Amino acid sequence: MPKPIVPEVVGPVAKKLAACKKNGRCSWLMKTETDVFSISDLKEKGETRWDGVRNYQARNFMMQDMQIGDLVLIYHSNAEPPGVVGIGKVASKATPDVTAFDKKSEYYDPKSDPTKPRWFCVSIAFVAELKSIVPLDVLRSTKALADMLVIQRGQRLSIQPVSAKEFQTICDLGGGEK
DNA sequence: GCCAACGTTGGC
DNA sequence: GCCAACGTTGGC
Repeated sequence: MPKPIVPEVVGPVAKKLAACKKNGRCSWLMKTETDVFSISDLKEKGETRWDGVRNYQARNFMMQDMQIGDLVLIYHSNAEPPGVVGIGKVASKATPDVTAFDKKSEYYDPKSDPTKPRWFCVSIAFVAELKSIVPLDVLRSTKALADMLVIQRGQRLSIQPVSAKEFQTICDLGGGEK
């Protein structure tokens, strides 16, 4: 038997991406730790480069799949409670993550050569805070969100594709924009 | 602070 | 190319 041709879409994350891209573009969920960079920080700054991502799957989303204008759920991880707190949008295409070249940065990566950068990041602009946080346990208990990656056990990916429907459901659960 | 789950590294 | 060891994420 000849080996079957390996399908393009493999694994739960790739499947999710394909499902979310059905209508051309995705929405996204991006995790951030409150004590490192919170929704308040994003609101204050207006826009920020989403640097420090050191995972290929997450990087590839930024490099290959994000389009300017895509909406982003901002998720506080390592928070009490963890959950979605606001909305952002993709404000630039991916460019090299210069923190990887900076020896003083906690994101320094000697393997990223400035002439051939390994890590890239997009800019994210603030859109709104939600009236109330949509905590992880609510995400888990909401039927319409059963296919979200973030509620899956052991899922640590810091950037995840989200469908337009899921995005809307979460905005509604959060009471809309503050 | 614990620890399950995962991604990465490096020896072979 | 396998896989054990290690480091990290992130909920609890």
